[in-house]
Amino acid sequence: MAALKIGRAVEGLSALAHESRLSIFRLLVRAGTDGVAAGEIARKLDVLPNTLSASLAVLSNAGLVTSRRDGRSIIYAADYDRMTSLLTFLVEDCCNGDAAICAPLAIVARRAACC
Amino acid sequence: MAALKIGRAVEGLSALAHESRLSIFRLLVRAGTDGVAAGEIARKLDVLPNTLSASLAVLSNAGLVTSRRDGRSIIYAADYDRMTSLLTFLVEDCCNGDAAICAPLAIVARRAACC
DNA sequence: TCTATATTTCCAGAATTATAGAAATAACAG
DNA sequence: CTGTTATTTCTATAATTCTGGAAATATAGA
Repeated sequence: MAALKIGRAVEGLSALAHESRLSIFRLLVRAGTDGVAAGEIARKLDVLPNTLSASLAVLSNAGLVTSRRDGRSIIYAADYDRMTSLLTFLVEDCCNGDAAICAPLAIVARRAACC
Repeated sequence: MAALKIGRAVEGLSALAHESRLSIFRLLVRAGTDGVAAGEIARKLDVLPNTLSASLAVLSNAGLVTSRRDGRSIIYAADYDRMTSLLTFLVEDCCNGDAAICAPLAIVARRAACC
């Protein structure tokens, strides 16, 4: 898990700071490494194909999703490594040594470790 | 830690999706619950007072920071609870049961639990 | 009250981002 | 080659956000 530069972190946050793109990303996070075809995302979230394509391009440029072609479809998947880097960037060196503050953050990991 | 609605999550991500605001937030995350006076933030990050004020207003409206007056100064502090909610929102129901993917997310908590 | 410090509010021009229609490209099946 | 499905690219308008100067507000001290 590579450390992010601030510009790259901003890019990631910007990509997620949009209701439709955030929904897409969360759908992919839930879907796992197998990913989901663009068309299926469009159907599930009810977005126009060109709009979806633009959204996926933003997420992809930010490094948050990967894609591969499978026949006529293009399969998108969340990049968990990048997601972890982004979250880590936000909490890095958190709270200056006060355990009582940081402890609740463990909940994030516990929730994430759904499995 | 209350669960976030997507609109509120987008608001938080938008607030952080800006280099100067992200630097301010991370400064406050490191500083702990005591917080930092606006003037000191301006000095440390070298931003104009009016620009800083606008940035702090955005972070505050997004619920990511709190403020209190102390004499002539206004002290800002990170809202760790909200930060945790936002991180949780991103990883919720992650990866559909595949432990190998989610495990690295524990790093986030470990890094956060700096103390 | 007068002055200095700390911070915010107001404002307008500049820059960036979002949206959707239409056309283009890619892959497959007959 | 033709037609169909899947997705992207192009393009222009609309909407939002950023920036910094100037003025306003709040607090404290003499």
